Amino acid sequence: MSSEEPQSAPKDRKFVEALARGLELLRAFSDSHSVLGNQELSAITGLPKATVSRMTYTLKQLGYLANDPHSDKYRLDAGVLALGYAYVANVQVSRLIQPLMEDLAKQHQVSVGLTVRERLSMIYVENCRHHTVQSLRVEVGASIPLATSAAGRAYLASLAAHERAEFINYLGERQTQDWQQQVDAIDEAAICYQNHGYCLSLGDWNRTVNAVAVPFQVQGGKTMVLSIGGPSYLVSAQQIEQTFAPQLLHLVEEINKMRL
Amino acid sequence: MSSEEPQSAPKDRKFVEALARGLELLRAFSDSHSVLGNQELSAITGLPKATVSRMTYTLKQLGYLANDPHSDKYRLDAGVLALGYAYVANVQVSRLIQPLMEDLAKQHQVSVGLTVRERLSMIYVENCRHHTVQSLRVEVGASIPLATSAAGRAYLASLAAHERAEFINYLGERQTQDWQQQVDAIDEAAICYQNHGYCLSLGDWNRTVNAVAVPFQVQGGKTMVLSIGGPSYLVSAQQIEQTFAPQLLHLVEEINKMRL
DNA sequence: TAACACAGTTTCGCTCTGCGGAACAAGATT
DNA sequence: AATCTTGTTCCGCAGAGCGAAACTGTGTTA
Repeated sequence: MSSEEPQSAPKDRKFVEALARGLELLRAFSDSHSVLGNQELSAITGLPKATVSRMTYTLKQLGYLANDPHSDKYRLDAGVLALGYAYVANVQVSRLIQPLMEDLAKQHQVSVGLTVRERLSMIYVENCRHHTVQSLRVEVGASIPLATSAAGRAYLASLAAHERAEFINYLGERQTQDWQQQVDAIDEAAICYQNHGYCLSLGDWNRTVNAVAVPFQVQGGKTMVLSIGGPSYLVSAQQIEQTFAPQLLHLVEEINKMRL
Repeated sequence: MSSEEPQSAPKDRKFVEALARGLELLRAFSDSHSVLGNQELSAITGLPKATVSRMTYTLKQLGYLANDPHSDKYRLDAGVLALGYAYVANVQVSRLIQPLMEDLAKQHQVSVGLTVRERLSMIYVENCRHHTVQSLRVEVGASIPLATSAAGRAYLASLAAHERAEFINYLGERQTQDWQQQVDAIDEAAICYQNHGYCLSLGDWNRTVNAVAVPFQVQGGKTMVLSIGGPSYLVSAQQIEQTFAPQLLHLVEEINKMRL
């Protein structure tokens, strides 16, 4: 797994620990943790409060953190946007297939998403949705879980069995309720992928969302995932398999022809 | 200016230099510099190549950089997206006014943008545009210049005169052709803002784009800017002032009523 | 084929940076 | 007034991060 921690002994002299710590501190913020104080940041990151104080001071100076006007805590600042944009602006496949994704989203009341793996999640690089689809308001940058989402299962299914086992092992360390059921679903998805070329998530990630996903590779071996999802009251499981799965497979075929 | 460099003498012991250096290295990447090697990164950041090598090694380990499959260089990885998303997801005013922005964009063939200052640019936090407007394909995270864009001029106009002078000074250090003309335009925009409450950019940022912008403050004193722009062959200067400026002022009035 | 150029990595001695426990400060609470 | 909580600063220390130099690998040139 490419984002693995450096070796713990001996110390990796090429690894810049202070940089890693500062970035981890930024990652403590999320859509559900918008405002954090030094105590909270210390608890989340495990860093001593003096270290946290120096990190927050530095990040504030650089425009990545700002003081929250309502409290003595911090929130992210706009500097982080510049980083994300430079990434999105250069995802070639995204730019090329977005019109096709838009078309699919407009024809049906669905969302069409393009994701890549980031740590133990799938992160949205592009998302096109029908204007009526509001329950799936996920935006570029949002993450969904590897184990329960169609996209995550598709990613895992694309791996060699031993690599998939390694991920399942990591994910299992963060054991949630019904973990074994999730493992079973991941295994089923891998079989479905082998037989049909796609993976499903029917009310697993979000109780009211059905989705199908197909992984594909761009040049250099990077795996991306295309998915279609919609609210289950509009998009039945049967429709997912009979209408959207073939369209997704066709779209991936088009992408593969582009030789990206 | 909140993103100013720390004092050069004596050294600021609270400032974490290694973190700052690593983040600056990430900022070397942009929509026009998608792939960079160590030599290029060394040139852009001014860091010795051994330092660059350690930074790129660390950022790669953490999922913020990846090797480009076509060369021995680097490109940004998806980890940077997670940072930007956590910011966008928590901009309260953005969420509240996006429907109003969408309405405005749909009624006319324009883009309606929400920006904040980030370093010496205005960065898009939200952008809604009519589906026909393709010449202004700027996305969340994209930056536009302070001196020539309506949004930048609106930001500068909202400052006290001495603060504006400080920015002009900084900008002037990066002297471009016709800098004095740009300063004159900034001054004119400040006067326009004083008299009318809005600023203009008519073919200044982009030769074929006319725009109007209005600054406003959210709680805590943060200045944001709303703007409307469109291709000059569709949106005349007269229309900008007679149709869109009043609508923008009205929209800002609505925002001010929300007390954000 | 050997020499050279270039880009990237690694070494290594050094310095000063980043560290974290402790002390301090400020505000809130009891 | 005493105590608690959160955040900042101090300060002595150790080793992290530094950058010049050496090394490595690849491509180019004579």
